[in-house]
Amino acid sequence: MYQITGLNPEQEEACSYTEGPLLILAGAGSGKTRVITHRIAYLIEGKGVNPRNILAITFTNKAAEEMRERVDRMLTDGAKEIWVKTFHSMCVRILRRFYEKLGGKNNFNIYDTDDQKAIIKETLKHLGLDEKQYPIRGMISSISKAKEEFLSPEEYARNEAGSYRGRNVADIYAEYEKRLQKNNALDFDDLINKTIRLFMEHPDVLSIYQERFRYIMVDEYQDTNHAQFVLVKLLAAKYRNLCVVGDDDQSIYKFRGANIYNILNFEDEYPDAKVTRLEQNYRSTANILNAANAVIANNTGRKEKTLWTENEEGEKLSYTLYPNDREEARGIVTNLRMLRRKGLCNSDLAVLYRTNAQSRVIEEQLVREGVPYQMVGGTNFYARKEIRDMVGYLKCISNPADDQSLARIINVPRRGIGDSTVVKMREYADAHDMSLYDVVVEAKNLPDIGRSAGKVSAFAEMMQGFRRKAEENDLHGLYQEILQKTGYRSGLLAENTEEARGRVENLDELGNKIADFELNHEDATLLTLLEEISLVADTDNEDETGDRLTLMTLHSAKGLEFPVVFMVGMEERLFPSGMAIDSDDPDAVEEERRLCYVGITRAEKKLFLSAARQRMLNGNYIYPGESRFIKEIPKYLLEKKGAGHRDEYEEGSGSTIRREPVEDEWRGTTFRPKKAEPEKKGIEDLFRNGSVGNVQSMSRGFQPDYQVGDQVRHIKFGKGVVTELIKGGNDYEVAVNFEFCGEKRMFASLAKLRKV
DNA sequence: GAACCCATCATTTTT
DNA sequence: TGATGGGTTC
Repeated sequence: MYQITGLNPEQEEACSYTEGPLLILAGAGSGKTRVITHRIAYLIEGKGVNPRNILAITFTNKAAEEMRERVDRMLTDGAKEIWVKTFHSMCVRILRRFYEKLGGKNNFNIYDTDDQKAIIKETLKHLGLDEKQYPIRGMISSISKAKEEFLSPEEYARNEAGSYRGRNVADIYAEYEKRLQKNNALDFDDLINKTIRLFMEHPDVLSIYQERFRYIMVDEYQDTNHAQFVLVKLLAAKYRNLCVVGDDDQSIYKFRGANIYNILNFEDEYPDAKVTRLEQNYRSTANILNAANAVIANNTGRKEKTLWTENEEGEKLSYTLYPNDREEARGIVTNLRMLRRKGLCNSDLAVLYRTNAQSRVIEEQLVREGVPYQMVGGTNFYARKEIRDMVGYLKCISNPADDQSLARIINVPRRGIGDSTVVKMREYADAHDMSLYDVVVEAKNLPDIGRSAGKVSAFAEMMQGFRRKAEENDLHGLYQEILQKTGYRSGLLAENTEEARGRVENLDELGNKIADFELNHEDATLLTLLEEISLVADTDNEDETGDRLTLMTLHSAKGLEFPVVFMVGMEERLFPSGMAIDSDDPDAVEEERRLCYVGITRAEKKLFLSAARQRMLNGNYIYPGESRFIKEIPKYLLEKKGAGHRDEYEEGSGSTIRREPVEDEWRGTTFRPKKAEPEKKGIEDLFRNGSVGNVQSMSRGFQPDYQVGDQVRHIKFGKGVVTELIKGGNDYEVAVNFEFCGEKRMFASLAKLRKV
């Protein structure tokens, strides 16, 4: 019989209460992950539950991996049968198997935010709407909200019919949906929603999963949105062994749809729910914890919790007001040096800030002072252009209906298939209810694409070859073949610039990742590879190598802990953010406060808080004044430091904007991150290497076959009349008054006007 | 097609 | 300040 050992009574109860709904309110640093893994072990070894009847849902892949690892270590065998998944990967797995029941094809592609952007952009153009009035990001979030509430475009349109804008947004949503469907693609929200629809419309399928997942656990429950709430509810409806773990005080993702009421109202949804509070903190000193408690106590409508600890009181929190942001950054280095003399490593420390923009000043100082650091949450490897291009090929090969991906790569690297050809083919595809790919394959029979037809056919041949290769299920081989046959890699190498070499490195890195994937996954197929690429944000592997200071936003810090934490920029309108302060939603500032609570509770031994009297923000100097959160920390817990606290600086408080820059003692030596500057070719250079003669076709001169007054046709602008023709060095500048687009001026050699 | 110039705009982020 | 996108110029 499995013995639960080494847990406190509340933790033990959370582990052993296995039947029926259970809400575990797990305060920061209360040993939550430990409880979850012990609970799983207890289910299996204590209660004899079959591992395949257990489902553990997390939010991030990182959390899923960590849990999987810990469960593996704890159990002798059978752990593999447990589903430890993110919401999205779970849904993909289900949909790959059953999506056909909803009339879809199971080789659907998954669209990320960049794909969404591209679709919306085209949609706006298609509907003739202005990007300024219907900003893409806003549209994506409106659509996401609609989906979360299960509103179809038709329902959305009905709800919004009252306003002109609403009707337009509804049109955008409808068109967006149409395009996703045509491309056989699902966005992240769809993954959840379609699974729900599948369950609702096919009770037999739901029943399969209900029977399988008799014990369900959801981590970070405060981060779930409404759709995820419904999904969990469906899955748990039969056996009702649902255990959710979370902390309403750490709900910081409202802006991306998290609904704090899922956790706050859990007991209303499940009246027989047992509630366990984990309030003993094992992470932080008493002083740090008390500061956190004091701050969060200012929020209303929370689940009352008071964290306590048996840990020592520890040092007071240090709070320094610096004259400006650069001094604040220098202060970090000074403190870091002091701490290192005491024996701490760089990797024991983390600097947390509210906005990414704050990192720059800090980085500059760290580079200047030679402090090694790592930034968490950098750009996603898969977001790089060259990687997206390659993934575009893979997506097309896997799902030829994906016009979006095909359009992306059809002329990359350039192979003489211009925009107008693509437009024509897309129009033809739309008119004949075909996919772009089908049209490409049939290109030779297409009227009206003229000289491009050969190029398109050659491209089609190549793609068909890739698809045949894909059938061998040799992913790395396929990838190499794409690199080679498209000439993508060799093209970059030929550029012979630093930047291109970087891209080649990335391409090779992708090759390694694919080879790795094949080695480590028994079910390595093109579909599962693409799934991994779409669902696993590979943010510049926080490599553990080297002793480096960590820099990140407060948001990314959630779930982590460090012996020493610096919270910088404790200034009103920066933290809490101005947007939150100005918001008419009173919860906005409360969410910022939760974020502050999250930040404070990351620290184990020592917390440094700091603010700057003057800060460069968006190119202006601002004088923000001290954050309200500082004022919410009891004085006796704070040790104030720094000249900035003296009253003589008082006149600068408030949020005055001044243009006058401060004296910059380092001006001239200011560090600038190296950027691959494009080589500036001056006239001298041109002469020196004698390339003047090759300056393309222009040197040969260009002779238009039309003159002022002639009717001409432009590939994009349509018909027009030539109003002016001016001879320049080797070319003519031509002005045309177009029927639909008004007057345009352009260079004759490039305009490619045809006389009509 | 690419190098430039100008205007505009600025939380937080995972899947 | 800086990144980005659109338009202009060659």
